Amino acid sequence: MRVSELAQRTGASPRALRHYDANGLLPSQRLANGYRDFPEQAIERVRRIRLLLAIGLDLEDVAQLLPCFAETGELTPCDRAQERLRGQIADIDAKMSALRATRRMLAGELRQWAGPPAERDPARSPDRPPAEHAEGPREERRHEEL
Amino acid sequence: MRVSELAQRTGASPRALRHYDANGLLPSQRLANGYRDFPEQAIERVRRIRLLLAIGLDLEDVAQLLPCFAETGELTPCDRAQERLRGQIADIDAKMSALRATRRMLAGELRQWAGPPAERDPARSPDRPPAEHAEGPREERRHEEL
DNA sequence: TTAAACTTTGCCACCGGCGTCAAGGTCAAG
DNA sequence: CTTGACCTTGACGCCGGTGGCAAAGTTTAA
Repeated sequence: MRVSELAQRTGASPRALRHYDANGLLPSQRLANGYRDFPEQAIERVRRIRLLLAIGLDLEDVAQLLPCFAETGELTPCDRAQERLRGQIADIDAKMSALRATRRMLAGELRQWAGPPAERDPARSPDRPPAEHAEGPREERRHEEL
Repeated sequence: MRVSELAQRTGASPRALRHYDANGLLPSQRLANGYRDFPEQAIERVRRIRLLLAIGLDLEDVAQLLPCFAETGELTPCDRAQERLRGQIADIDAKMSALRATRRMLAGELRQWAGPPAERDPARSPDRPPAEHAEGPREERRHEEL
């Protein structure tokens, strides 16, 4: 299939896909006319790429990680990849706990400062976990289903 | 105290501190000669700033959030701040679950590909969670939704 | 006095993923 | 043929925190 199809089937922009390709993350053939020709495989692959990116890895990291996901019998760089992944996991865990701490502090402060019970949506109290707010006159930037 | 002292007492670079100051995050007096003069308070404040930044907020968000942390009786912009914070929390939660998924996949693949037991440190197997070196974040099983 | 160590402000560089032209090739439909 | 959708490569822009450099003033040590 060609870029735009892959694009709409994955949710990534054609630009992004070419970018992945350019960085060797996305194997593609070329048709006689020079157009990229992606295999069905690519869909799965793009999903993986985006997942890894969403985690906070950069393209280079992703490139290292991908061969660990089978389908080719690569046996090489998974070593370093694991370490990177492990590092990312640790980072995120750290962020999480920092976040929790912050949320606690904030919630505590807000309770003091609270004063009059706002006429706000009562389902959203500062000391209750996320519950996924779906609002926004803001930008359309929604994160995918991951 | 002056920048460089605050810098080495907080771990931030003088450059960064001036940046925070320039953006109104870090209140400072000026000495007769024009040098910045930070109060002891600043140390705590910088810690907070960096914590928020580490979470993934930007300076503007941090600026909104800081007055919610007491010490001044500010009563204003915590509203939007809360929303931002909530959004960040959601993002991080998403990353976390993505991370967990990835770890699972990676671990699974590696089991297949494993072959000969590498002569690596046997304490670190790819399918066991981080285990955290020092005072690491808890392995909390709480919000698994999303 | 003079050099060294600090300070100030201001501006430019960088990173990285991708948006966004721009200039041009390909191809099916009218 | 022409139009228009789709493709190609290449280049520039952006964001935002920070590094780095420059020019200039201050303070301190020798």
